[in-house]
Amino acid sequence: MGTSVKDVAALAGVSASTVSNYFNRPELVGSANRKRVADAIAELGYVPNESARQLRAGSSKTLALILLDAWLPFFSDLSRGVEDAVRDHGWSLFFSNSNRDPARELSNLDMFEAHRVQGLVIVPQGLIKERLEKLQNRGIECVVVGPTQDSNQISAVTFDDVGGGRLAGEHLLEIGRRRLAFLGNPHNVVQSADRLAGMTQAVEASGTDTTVMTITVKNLTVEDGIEAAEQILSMPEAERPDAIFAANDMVAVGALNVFLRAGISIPEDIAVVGYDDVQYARQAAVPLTTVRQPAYEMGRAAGQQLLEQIERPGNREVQNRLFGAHLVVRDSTIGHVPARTESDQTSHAASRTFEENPALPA
Amino acid sequence: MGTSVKDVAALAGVSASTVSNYFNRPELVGSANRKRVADAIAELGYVPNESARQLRAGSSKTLALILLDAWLPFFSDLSRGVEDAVRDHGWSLFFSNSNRDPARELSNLDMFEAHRVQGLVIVPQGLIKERLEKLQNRGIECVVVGPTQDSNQISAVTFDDVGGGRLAGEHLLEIGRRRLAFLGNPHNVVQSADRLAGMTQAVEASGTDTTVMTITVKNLTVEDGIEAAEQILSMPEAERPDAIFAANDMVAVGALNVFLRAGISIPEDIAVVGYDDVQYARQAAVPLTTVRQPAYEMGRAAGQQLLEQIERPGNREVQNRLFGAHLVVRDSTIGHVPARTESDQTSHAASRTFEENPALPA
DNA sequence: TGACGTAGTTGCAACGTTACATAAAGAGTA
DNA sequence: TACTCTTTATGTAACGTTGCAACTACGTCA
Repeated sequence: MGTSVKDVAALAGVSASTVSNYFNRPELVGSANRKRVADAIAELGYVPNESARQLRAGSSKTLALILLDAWLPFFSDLSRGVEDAVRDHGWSLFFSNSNRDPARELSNLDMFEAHRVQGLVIVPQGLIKERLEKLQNRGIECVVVGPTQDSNQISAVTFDDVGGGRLAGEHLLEIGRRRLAFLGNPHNVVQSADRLAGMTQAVEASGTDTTVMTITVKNLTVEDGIEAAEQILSMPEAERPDAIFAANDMVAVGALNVFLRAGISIPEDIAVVGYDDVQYARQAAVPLTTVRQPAYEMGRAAGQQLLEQIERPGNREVQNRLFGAHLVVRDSTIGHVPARTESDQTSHAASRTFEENPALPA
Repeated sequence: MGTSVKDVAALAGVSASTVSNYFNRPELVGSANRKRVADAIAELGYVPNESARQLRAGSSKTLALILLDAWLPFFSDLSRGVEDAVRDHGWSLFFSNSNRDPARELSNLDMFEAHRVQGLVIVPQGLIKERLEKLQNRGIECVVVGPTQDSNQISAVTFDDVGGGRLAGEHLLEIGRRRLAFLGNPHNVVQSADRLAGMTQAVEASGTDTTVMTITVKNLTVEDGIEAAEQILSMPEAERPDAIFAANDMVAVGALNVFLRAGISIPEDIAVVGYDDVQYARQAAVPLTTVRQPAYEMGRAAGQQLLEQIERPGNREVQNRLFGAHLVVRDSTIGHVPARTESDQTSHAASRTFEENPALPA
């Protein structure tokens, strides 16, 4: 059954300590024994028991990532970022998703605490500030991606959602739209509320006579976008919005497809703006204007922040890394892209880019 | 730092054994002590050290899932199926993805072996038959999803890809198409080869004068579908196919969007058939006819199979569960759905369903 | 020659948990 | 009273690993 260090030692004709040294301080092992141990390991197919090592060492190079909805493209990109950031430094990463279920989120936290991971990145669902602070006090470092949970003890990677909403609003106003609709769940999700607030700010600042209606969707899936679009189509034509701003690209794509099938011209009749700039935005039937949220980079930043915290214990310096919003203009708001601007590309300022022929791969 | 069973025991005024019994054989603990222990646990926020338990017990209720491409919708559905199957029985599940990189696949296997998981479900990339058989001999049960790796030692959950390809081919022939194109990577991936083989069989059986061309795509992403479609558009009009069969829905959706933007009518000019029937197929700009592969159910089946193997050790009965193909007809091949048929719904026969107004949510 | 240094090797204890054997305290019975 | 039986509690050893102190062997140098 379990081949252990002793079996390897016996076969190689050395002591268990030497086998351990072979792994942990190879410079202490003479070349003859080094070879013998290597051969024995290969012959037995020995793989060290991580539990025992962890028990002895008190810790292991293991981190965890808890996502809201692993199957949304945004989170896939995010997780790749985290993974890449920590893999380079030799850490193992365990995934899990809370499936937007607060109970599951807590049980995943328990599981990872039982496994004594050294740190975790979490995209939180519930209000778990206390739980996370307790974890940190027990030596499990945490980094939150998303709203900061009002803790001054936990590092976070956040995005300027108000700025993103404002960019979207300004853009729609600029192309002459005056009946705006927001598709999201601003009552339950802080991010949605911020995006809506940003758009509303833009409207107020414009001094124009512009209305903003809100259509509540549940989960930010394509399905929800379809439902919302049908709700819009069922309105008398005079009351329909001339532009929608969706809380993410999935909702936007769903709505877009319904509009197209109903014979509505995009963007002439209804302009559509999404959020996130996931792959599907660029690849939609009408390429989507959207607020770019750099999921991969945010994941990388979270992973790096986590490693920094782990590697300097005692240093309780809380970082709060803010990513800036950036608008990517495509055909769903400006049918024929008019001109190109060299825009501000720094990630900390709200900015804008035009993409021509965006359906083509780069 | 680490609160242990001893701290709890000290606070509760009992021995460490009693605390252990509290968790593992509560019927042995008297009600007075039971309460005292419970209080102490709550006060200290004690969470048992899984590594130590695992070291002592020799195993833990932990399983692993290794995916090819966690961010493809098909795999998301699959993983939810596995997760649901094992969660009900109290098992923890660790995810990881190999990102279609054979080296990463192997390193993930090492990691899970080091953590002494009791079993794993894997969607394999490389030819890792030997590695998996070795794992089984060391007591880590394996279930493969996908081609059986020609092992008579490892259980598998497979799908009738030849049958799926045949269904697609028959359907396209039936609606009068005679210039078929297959979009996939049949040279590298067994599944793609089988799907193409199935379509070719259908063509040969039909006795019609029908051509089948193959356009090779790399990774089965939307991006690859876009590239392939552009390749088709660059062909002289007379040489273009009048139908395409894509190796998965992502490729089909990418191609579909390019065609639409180029002013090509779907399905009049080019009929499109996808594979998998993921969410996006139904939600595409033109809802997609596709071969349904029940990802969620296949994941569940794999999870259940794994649990069965673990729970009856010694029983080396290898199961090979085959899922049957099923065609879902939507607008991308028949613009106006003509009729409804009550078709064979069993999962083990190739069959067909018509969906009317498929863009609407159920 | 003896003291010292260095490279290589090893025995031992400990990490936190749990299964098992054993003990203690009543409770019931003859 | 002496015994058995039951219920509840505890001491001990072991799981596989590794850091440390201790030890050996072999040079080197005064």
